Amino acid sequence: MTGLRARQKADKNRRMLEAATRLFREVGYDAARIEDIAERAEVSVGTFYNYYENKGDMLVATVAMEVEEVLEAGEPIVANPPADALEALSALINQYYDHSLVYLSKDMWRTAMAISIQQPDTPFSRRYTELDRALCRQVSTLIQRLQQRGAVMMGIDTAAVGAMFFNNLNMMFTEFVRDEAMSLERLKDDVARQNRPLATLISAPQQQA
Amino acid sequence: MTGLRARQKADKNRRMLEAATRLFREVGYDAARIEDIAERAEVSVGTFYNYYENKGDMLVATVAMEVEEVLEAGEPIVANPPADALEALSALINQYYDHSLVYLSKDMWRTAMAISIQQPDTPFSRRYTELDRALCRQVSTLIQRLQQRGAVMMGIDTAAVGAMFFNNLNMMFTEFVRDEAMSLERLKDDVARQNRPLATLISAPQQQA
DNA sequence: CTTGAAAAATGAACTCATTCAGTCTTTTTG
DNA sequence: CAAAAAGACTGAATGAGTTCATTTTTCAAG
Repeated sequence: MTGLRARQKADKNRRMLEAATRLFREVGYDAARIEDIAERAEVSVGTFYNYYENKGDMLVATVAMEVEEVLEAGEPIVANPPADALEALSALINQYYDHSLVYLSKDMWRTAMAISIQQPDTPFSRRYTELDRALCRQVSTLIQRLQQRGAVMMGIDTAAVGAMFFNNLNMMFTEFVRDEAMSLERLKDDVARQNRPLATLISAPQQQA
Repeated sequence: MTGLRARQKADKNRRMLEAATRLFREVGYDAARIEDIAERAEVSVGTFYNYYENKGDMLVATVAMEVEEVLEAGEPIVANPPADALEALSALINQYYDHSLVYLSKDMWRTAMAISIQQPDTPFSRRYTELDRALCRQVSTLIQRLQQRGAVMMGIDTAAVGAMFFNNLNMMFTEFVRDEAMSLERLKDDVARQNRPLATLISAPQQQA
């Protein structure tokens, strides 16, 4: 009972997403023209705009797919984290960072971030924001899990601490994509260093074996 | 001995900056057309582009002026902070936040942030980044000052902790300007809550009077 | 199987930001 | 002071994103 119309619509959307993702990666965001995307997807320019509010929306849509993967990849770590708080955090965060450049270039990230700030009210920007929230919750959940396991002191506000770790890692990632020359290793090291004080302070005094 | 040319140049620049700032505030960034800015400043469109690389540069220039003021306003607080760490931090941060909307609208902030992310290599974006660094240093300096005064434990990495507080306040400010409905009070409260754990943990055990 | 209405698709036209080849002004040189 | 060189200014032309009136396709009712 999926009408012809619905099927065609889904197919066109898929074609456009694929065409855009490829073009963005091949020639960069700016150089990818709507006309080209439309042509590759075998639709008209107007149709593109029936599906996406503007060019940026399309990019944010591709980024959202990526973030969803990152989120999923983090779950096993949260479910079964290393015993040490700083190690657990680093494992999760480095996982995020390693995943981030698999499908997207720094250029694409920059543009997507810029759009999500400048036009926060388009549907895809909302989705992006929602995914950020989910990542933040994932970090908080990790802290909570560590607390339950006795690796983090009781009485710590896990949501507050999680938000702080997340905002830090997010801001540092922004700095990373802003600087074309900065390496992933440098990013990880810097963040680990920044995390150490808080991670250490919230750690429960370890019991001797 | 300021040649005629140099004087005219400075005057034109001043006129353009003023025209742009006004227009941005009156009609918003997007609706302010280069043609209109040029007209108000009594220059041609081409001249505008002799002074600024693009429209965004002009906005970032106005924002930079604002941030410089914020930085200056923070100095007295760093020089003579409240005794309690969380209070001192809140004083500085709330000062930042209160100042932020005096000259600039949320819309202008959004656009400026977006530009500084997307085109990090224009001269004005560099200036913006530099100012962010200066703010981060100011927060670190505050922590250091508190440490010298015995309000913060010795052995704490003040640069790391300062960076973490700063990245958090900056990210939260981003969230704030993204959400047209969010109030300054809400922002301050949220950030204060997030800061509490770390601020408390780094505080030196207070001596009884 | 018609037919009318609703949904989608279309692409030419429009809006701006940005460019650049030509012109004008200021400064320097002789 | 004249003339040439350097520095600024100009605005019409360019090009890419976006809009929208029109056309085409799909769907459901009779």
